[in-house]
Amino acid sequence: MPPPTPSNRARIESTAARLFRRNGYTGTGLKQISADAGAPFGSIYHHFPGGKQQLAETVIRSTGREYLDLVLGLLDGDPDPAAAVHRAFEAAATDLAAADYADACTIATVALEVASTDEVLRVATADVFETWVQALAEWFGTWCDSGVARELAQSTIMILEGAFVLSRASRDPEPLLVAGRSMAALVRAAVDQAPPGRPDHGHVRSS
Amino acid sequence: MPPPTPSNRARIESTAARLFRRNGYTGTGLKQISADAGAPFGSIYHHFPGGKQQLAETVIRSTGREYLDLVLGLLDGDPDPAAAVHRAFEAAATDLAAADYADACTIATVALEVASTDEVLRVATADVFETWVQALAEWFGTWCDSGVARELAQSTIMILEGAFVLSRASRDPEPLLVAGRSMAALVRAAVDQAPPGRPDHGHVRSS
DNA sequence: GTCTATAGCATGATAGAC
DNA sequence: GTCTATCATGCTATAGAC
Repeated sequence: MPPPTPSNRARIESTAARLFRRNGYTGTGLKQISADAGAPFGSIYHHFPGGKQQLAETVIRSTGREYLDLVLGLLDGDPDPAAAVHRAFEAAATDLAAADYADACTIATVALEVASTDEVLRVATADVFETWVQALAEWFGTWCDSGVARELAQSTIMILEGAFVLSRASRDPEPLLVAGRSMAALVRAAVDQAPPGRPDHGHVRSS
Repeated sequence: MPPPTPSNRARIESTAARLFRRNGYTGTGLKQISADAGAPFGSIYHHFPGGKQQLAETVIRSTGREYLDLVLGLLDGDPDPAAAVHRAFEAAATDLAAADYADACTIATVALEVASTDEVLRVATADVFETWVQALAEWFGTWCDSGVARELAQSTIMILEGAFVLSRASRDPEPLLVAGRSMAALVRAAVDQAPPGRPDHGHVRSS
């Protein structure tokens, strides 16, 4: 049972996540994190002896789990996968606009910054994306072949991340809504080709 | 006719573009740019009195034009738009792997970093994306209705940018190849529904 | 253990020598 | 006009007071 007042460490993590998401990894200073979190500077190095890198890795992995739960919660319980995906993108558009286009995806922002400069953090972002792909592929697997499901999962994440980039840049929810329509169309086409449920493995051919 | 040896200014711009692309905007220092370009530090402020921001804006807009020409060159001359899109994604996958997953898209990397912190650069990235969307929409317009064409253009750019994120993070060309297959499927479906050429405006219904 | 003060270094920007 | 030396400020990280 977590204490009613968030711990110092928890505040540092959530503050770091928010600042990384908005200003990037290199664009966020540890001083700013401790100030915004209302925690002394030394607390960061007490809880994260590995410094900025260890804090960022922790944030990437925990944020990855939180986002996954959030998305699966949005998708779950809908009998129509295309409609569920469409709804999820609409929710993302509403949330991003409500956050004044500041809070999109921590992982993607950091991923592009560190892919060529920090191997530890690059691997952390790759692990998070792979977790998302596997979870989403399992979800899509209810309606289609596992190979098709994995590609749908990858495409969903890719077009979502790309839509975040365009929506944040233009301060307009339209790209996210367009992405939702396109992705729903892709899902519907894939599900229509590969009938559900039947434990019929092997190649599927529409003849 | 440009001189055989690139000018100081040109080298600064191309070096900045490369470093922004690999290390991000905040992750790149002006000192590093001048050193890598083999130009004196003062040259940056001589050619770009507005400092780092003006240099970045110049790089964003010129890089935007270069990428557009590159993509249109890849797409042009193919009678089948889905096949052309598929080929373009394959080329992107090959190029990214050849560049050791360092050189993807300057615009997207900078866009996520500055969207909430630098209004001038945010607008520059938004302008570039809108230019791309319009040019691609015109290209798709050869085969389908202009509204459908614009959404295809947006989706192409979004899934490409998202694929860059996943491919760079995982150091694997697969996401780009998956994105190419998904996008080709979307294009084929859209083109099949809305027959080409005929100047028949208004709603299209497949009956 | 919690926190403050500071070291050592890099940054963006500028002033002024040549 | 071209370039160098330097400024003030920010960073990450650490040492050590309490």
